[in-house]
Amino acid sequence: MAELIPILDEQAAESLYGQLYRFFREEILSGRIVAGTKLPSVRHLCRSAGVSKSTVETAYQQLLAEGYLESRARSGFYVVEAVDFAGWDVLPAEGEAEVVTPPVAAVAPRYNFHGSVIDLASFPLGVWKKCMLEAMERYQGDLAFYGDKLGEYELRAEIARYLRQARTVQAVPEQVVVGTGLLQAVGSLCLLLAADVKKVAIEEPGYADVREVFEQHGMEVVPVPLEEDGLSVQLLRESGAQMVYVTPAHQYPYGMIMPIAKRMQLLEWARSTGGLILENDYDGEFRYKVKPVPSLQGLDQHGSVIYVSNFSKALSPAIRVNYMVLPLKVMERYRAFYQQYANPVSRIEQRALQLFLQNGHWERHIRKMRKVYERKQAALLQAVEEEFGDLVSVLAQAAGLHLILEVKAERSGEELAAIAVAAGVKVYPTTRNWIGAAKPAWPRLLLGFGGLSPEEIREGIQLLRHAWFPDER
Amino acid sequence: MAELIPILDEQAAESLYGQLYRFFREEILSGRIVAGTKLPSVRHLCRSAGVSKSTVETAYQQLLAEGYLESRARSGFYVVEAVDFAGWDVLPAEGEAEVVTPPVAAVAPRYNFHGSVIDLASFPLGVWKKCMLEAMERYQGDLAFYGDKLGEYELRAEIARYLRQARTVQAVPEQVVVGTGLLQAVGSLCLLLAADVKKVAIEEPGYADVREVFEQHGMEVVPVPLEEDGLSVQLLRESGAQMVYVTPAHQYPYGMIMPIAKRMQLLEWARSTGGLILENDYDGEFRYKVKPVPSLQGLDQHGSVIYVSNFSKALSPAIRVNYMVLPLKVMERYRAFYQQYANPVSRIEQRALQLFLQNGHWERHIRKMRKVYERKQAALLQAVEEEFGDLVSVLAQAAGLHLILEVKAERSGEELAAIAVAAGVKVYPTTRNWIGAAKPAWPRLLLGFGGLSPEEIREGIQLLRHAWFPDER
DNA sequence: ATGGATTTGTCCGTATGTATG
DNA sequence: TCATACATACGGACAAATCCA
Repeated sequence: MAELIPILDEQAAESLYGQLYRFFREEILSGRIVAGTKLPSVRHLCRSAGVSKSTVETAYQQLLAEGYLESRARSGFYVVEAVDFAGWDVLPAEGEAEVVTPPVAAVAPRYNFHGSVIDLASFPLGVWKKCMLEAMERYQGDLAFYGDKLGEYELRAEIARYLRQARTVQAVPEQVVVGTGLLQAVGSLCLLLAADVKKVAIEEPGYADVREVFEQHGMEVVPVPLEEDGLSVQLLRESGAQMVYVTPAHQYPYGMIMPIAKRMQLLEWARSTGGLILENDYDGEFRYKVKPVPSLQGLDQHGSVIYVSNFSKALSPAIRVNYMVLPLKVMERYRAFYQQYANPVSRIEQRALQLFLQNGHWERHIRKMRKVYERKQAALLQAVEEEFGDLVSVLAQAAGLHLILEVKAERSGEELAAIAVAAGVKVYPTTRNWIGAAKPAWPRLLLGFGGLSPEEIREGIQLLRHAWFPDER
Repeated sequence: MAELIPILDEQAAESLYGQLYRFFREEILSGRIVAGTKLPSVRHLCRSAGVSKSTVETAYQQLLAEGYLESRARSGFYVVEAVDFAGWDVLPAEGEAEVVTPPVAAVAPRYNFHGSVIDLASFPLGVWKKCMLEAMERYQGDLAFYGDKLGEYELRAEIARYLRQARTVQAVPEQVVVGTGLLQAVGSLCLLLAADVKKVAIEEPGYADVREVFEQHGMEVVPVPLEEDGLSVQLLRESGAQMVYVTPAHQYPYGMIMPIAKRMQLLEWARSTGGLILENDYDGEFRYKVKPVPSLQGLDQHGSVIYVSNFSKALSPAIRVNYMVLPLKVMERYRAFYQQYANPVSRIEQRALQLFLQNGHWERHIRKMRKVYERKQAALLQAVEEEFGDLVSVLAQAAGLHLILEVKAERSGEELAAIAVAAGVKVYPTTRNWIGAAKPAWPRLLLGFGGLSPEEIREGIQLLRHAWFPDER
């Protein structure tokens, strides 16, 4: 064996054994030391390199652990034979490369009428902090292990209680499943029901994101046109779908509330065909003027309705908690199927939410937010009326955190949105919520008002009017 | 209605009304009391059960509040008609019996050697609280809206930095995806890659939960037997799989480290077949004696390795954060495919974790935990040696939070586990991690030591020895 | 072939400067 | 601030493998 003395730098930041380890690893990987070679003995090397025995030993042990060397007891360390190392580039140097440069934020529009932004000023930060702290204190034992796969029982009990009382949902804690989002929940149902549900009906227009989830899971998606009062049950019948996705509380995007008669027809469809109804209680909490309508699930007598909802609008979209209420037959399958998955929601956050509900903050908060959003909606309605008058008509006023503006202009929704952006206002075309071509005579745009103050709303609408109808007035 | 008199135990720890509540709840959920049944009147029941009126009343009120009963004024309490309770299992579905649903406390084994429990006493609760509070303060603006779909950028940057430095992973923040768990990540990859990956190879024995996820997504799963140093690349080649799932840092469950030669063979397989490698860096942080070994992904030069790991062992399984590092070609597909999904992890918790990493707590914590678990492992090894001597041999010592005990007994792993449970000790057979029949000559059981103190470990092992080998000594 | 000298990996107690809490 | 713990480095003790007279 020729000379093979690594040059070590006592001054270097890297430890001596680290330098030694790296030297030999690179010699081996580059093929300069061929397989089968006996490395210098510990004692020999420590003398020639001028370091202690254990320094060499530590380096050799590491190479041994990683499989570069094998040790023959009291004989020596040998480079493993198993593979030809020649030609492998040396590993990238460890350590720091670049500084963290957060990606350049796109120029945020001054007035963003997004439908999912909430009113931050009303978020009960203090209370939420308290709940989090108490959760960490009271339930610190939870941190050691996975929790209930369906969600912490006490949280599910609180959700069930709330749903029974406020949303007329029939629910016991055992039916409730807690998850991280509506789309995730729909995805999990797709996988669960894939064997039985090949064809799923959705509202046309409807929630495009949900449609994509169905499609990604290989389901055939049938658009069922909306009538005045929700989707056409007649056409649903003809579709041959095994499941239908509906938003009876507040149709997305058009905002109609499904009347009781149509709800009964829908349930009758389910009963007679054995079909499943996936009820998204979208914006159910925020209903203005009109009386609450019982949830579809609450009217159901045959366990055909899967009820889904979330805390994104009423609490925060950043908190990532949704819930499902499953009928018995689906629940049994769900439990068996998702047996191996830990619940995806942080246990502490579940506990915080549980405390938030248990202490009555939730109901208080909902009541408060109803007022807040009612005022914002009023501001938006008034601004729209004042600025646009007959140039637009307004849909989806009964509930929710957005309106639909039907604009009497010879332009597409996309064009109008682009014009708006140029003026610093972001509004949202609804065309992607159609599977077929959008049919309304005039373009319709979605304007969410949750994240803007009444003043911002008024200013935004003024800008919008000047951008869209510069000549009027 | 026939006699229905619960037997109450005045001496029990549980309150009388609690026992009553639980009794009826279980009767209803199990279907032994059918929907619509009138329960015995308060007065009647309090006489027959020998308790006071208010005890019964409290129990009924609780059941009422939770939706099991409805009260008809001046008539009585009835089991609700709406939900068909028949067939609801009171106990959680098969699987983790140690997950306690509060109303029905399962008998927790005194010494639970579960592989995923962490050392709670070492959890940095104070620091974590501080991070959470600061996150809520500093990033309260995040609460108004959804975050980055891949995870908050600064968190991904911190994860990338850590992985580069400590795990020799080649990672920039743009490749990192944050999620709620390893299985969820694998599931999302299945959906994403379904078109290209029909057949996936896994280690035999391997991680059964992961196998089930693959199967649920319709992939054909090919078990590839383990050799001394990890799965057989020869047989992998012959399998025709388009993807392989491996745990090179610490094979689950047997604990071997994949040596460099086999890593290169594996990468060569990927290069020559265009296959993908899914590297789960399982327990990579907890290596005893030598430093952690570099990742497989770090050796890859062709973007064939998907790297996945999580914070469950090293921080807490209750916190639900995992991460993936995707090769660029996969990353592009991922972004396009999951475009509509909000990131499932709570933004505040992401921020807290980000601060935890940024302030160096993470590296500190890892170093600390390595010591803690090293001590526990030593205690377990010593106890096993003292109690069992040659009656067992020990595998998987190099790393991780568990050992494998090969028990020289003419019984199956399941039998041994059952005997252990009867003695108050829970250990885990490994047979379900095999697809084919388990081949080892002797039964092998998994003993996790993360959640037990050295004393508990010793006591548990003593009990185990007496239960398994009562005649020896 | 052999026995003793030497070399070798392995184990272990210790010293020291640095980082940690 | 200070005590402690830790990573790193050092060298002695031991026993097995190897070498060689």
